[in-house]
Amino acid sequence: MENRKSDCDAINIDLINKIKPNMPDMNLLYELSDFFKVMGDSTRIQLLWALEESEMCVGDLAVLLNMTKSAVSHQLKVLRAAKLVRAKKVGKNVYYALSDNHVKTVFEKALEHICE
Amino acid sequence: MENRKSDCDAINIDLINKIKPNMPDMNLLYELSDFFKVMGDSTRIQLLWALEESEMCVGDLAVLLNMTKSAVSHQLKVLRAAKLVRAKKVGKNVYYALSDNHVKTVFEKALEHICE
DNA sequence: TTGACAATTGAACAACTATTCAATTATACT
DNA sequence: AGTATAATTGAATAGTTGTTCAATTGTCAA
Repeated sequence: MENRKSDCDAINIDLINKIKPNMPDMNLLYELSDFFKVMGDSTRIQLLWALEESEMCVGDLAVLLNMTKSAVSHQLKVLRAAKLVRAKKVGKNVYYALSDNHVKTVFEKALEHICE
Repeated sequence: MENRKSDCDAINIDLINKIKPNMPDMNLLYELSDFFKVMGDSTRIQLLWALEESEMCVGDLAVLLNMTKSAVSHQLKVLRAAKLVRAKKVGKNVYYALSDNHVKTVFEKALEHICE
């Protein structure tokens, strides 16, 4: 049997047994929470919002958000790892853009909750 | 003038000046990132997913997710502060439920990004 | 009132994260 | 080749966060 951590007995064991098989795979849960973890930082939200307006290079993003290039680059790396943005090198510059339009729709739904 | 942190000059100053006024208020950005921060934890995702199935009391959630009541209660407090769940006391038990259906739609949009 | 149970709380600890700083890579231009 | 600029990287640090543990509150039933 799996290692039991819960420190109490169930009140409604039938309900639990009914719901248990409907719980998603742990891997999916981790993917979901990792996705939200990436979105859960105001700097990265700013970057995504800015890139919704236009693709931009690292230096311009740094000026726009009043941050160092290094800090911006670190966060863009996180966004890239999450496949939220993609990079395109042009000469000395690297232009970043949103990789799909899912970010926008997630923003909209989140704002619906916040602005109710 | 505001304190300047960026360590470089703009490549495309016109673009920046065009985008700058379109950037949202910082307070909204913080609300947005705080919302995602709350969603960015696998335990809380599990709790929300479970409560989408049915309202439940703390002990049953603890059994279902194989956690201590204390850990569950701590996380429910976070979800309650974010107005994502609401609590109802019935005798010795406290029943938690989703406070609106925005969570579900946010999940769906996030899954669209993950499962592409 | 006493005992048992459900839930909450606060403190402590370990794990994680965002920014800074310094150094490095890569490209363009003379 | 040599210099300047754009971007990335790694290490260090300060701040944040999730779980555990122990103690406490609130409710029911005898």
